[in-house]
Amino acid sequence: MAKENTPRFMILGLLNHEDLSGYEIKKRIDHLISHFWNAGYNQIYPSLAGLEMDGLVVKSVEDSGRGPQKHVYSITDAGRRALADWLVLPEEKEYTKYGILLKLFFSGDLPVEKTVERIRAFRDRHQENAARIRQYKSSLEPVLDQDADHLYYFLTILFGEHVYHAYLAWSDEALMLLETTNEGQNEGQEERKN
Amino acid sequence: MAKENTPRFMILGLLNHEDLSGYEIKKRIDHLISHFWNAGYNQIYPSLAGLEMDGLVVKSVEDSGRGPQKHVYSITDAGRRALADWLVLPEEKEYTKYGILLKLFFSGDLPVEKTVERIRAFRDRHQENAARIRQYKSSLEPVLDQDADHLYYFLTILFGEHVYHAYLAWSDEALMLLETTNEGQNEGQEERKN
DNA sequence: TATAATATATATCAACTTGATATAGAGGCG
DNA sequence: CGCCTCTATATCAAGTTGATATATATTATA
Repeated sequence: MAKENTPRFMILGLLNHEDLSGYEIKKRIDHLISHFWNAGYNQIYPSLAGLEMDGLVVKSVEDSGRGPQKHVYSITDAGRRALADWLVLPEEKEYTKYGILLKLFFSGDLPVEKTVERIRAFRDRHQENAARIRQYKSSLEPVLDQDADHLYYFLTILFGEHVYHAYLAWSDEALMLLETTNEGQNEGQEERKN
Repeated sequence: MAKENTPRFMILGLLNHEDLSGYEIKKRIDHLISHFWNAGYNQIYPSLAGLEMDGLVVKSVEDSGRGPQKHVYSITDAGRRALADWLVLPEEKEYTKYGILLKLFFSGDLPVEKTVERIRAFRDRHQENAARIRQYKSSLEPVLDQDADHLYYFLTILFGEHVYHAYLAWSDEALMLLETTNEGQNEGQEERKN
């Protein structure tokens, strides 16, 4: 991860499509990209300054009406070349961290109910995510052939759909396994799916 | 993430099972935990020092035969309480970053073949991961009822299985979609699944 | 037998990421 | 008029990543 400068290329990718301010870049990232790669102001503003220094973007100051002056950035030809070079690099990695699995791994001494609760909360959270992504998908599907870019956006949504479904399938399987174990140990308990 | 001190609890969780040195902790993490939460020496050694200062672990020095002296750490009663408190905390989050999706998102102007290549490499990599986890699973399945802890370890493996399968299913669907698009644009090209 | 590679073992580094907060003006609401 | 929200730039401490430094002992290669 070190010295890869991913936020820089994320910004170049967005600016390749339209001119934006740091604040607007943050909003684009939150809405479109944060599901698979996030960035905060602390990365955006220094990255913009660095990109400007290297001549990959240029800044123009606008009066925004509200709040402080708006610094709008545009990509340069050098910026487009840098983006193109980065896009064909083969190496890319996944970084995944699952707090629930970490706790589960050490939960051997805990009452089973605690783990059941935890997995249910996980499932509920991702059921919402799955519903949200279903909406994205169905709103994008009709306009898929209108713009070549739509297909690539669609692929990232499709990825989310598969992954959230995997989370849900795992949750159900795990709950089933735990309930079986639980029944074997204390039979009088009435623990049902809600 | 800030001030959560996850590495500390990871270490307590491992020490709750057996006494270990920093080096051995690293190996346990790499083999058992790194699939869903990683930690390096830079986190392990300072964490151990902090845990010792807080009285959650105690150190005893052993002669290792090879290399420098071995500092073996044992969990204390206070450490066990701290671990138990952490284990019942409800909040846990997922942190996922997918470099492939980030590049895909901006790949609208790229030749389709580049994206196809990228997804194939992704699929190949995770086909290996899926195979590896299948081995873990089949070696653990027969001894599931020998130890209560085995079930929890099994659940983390099951999670990996679901997620890798989702990656593979997405890869295949994405490749199909891209090949359909590609054929529509330049028909003479013979690009087949390998 | 020299030497190179590997394994044990502790420790630290620069660069990057996270989550939160500081600062400040404009518009809406009661 | 005060409070909240939105726009907008900017910075912070704490945590994480990936690599490397240091030192010793065993095993493989020449």
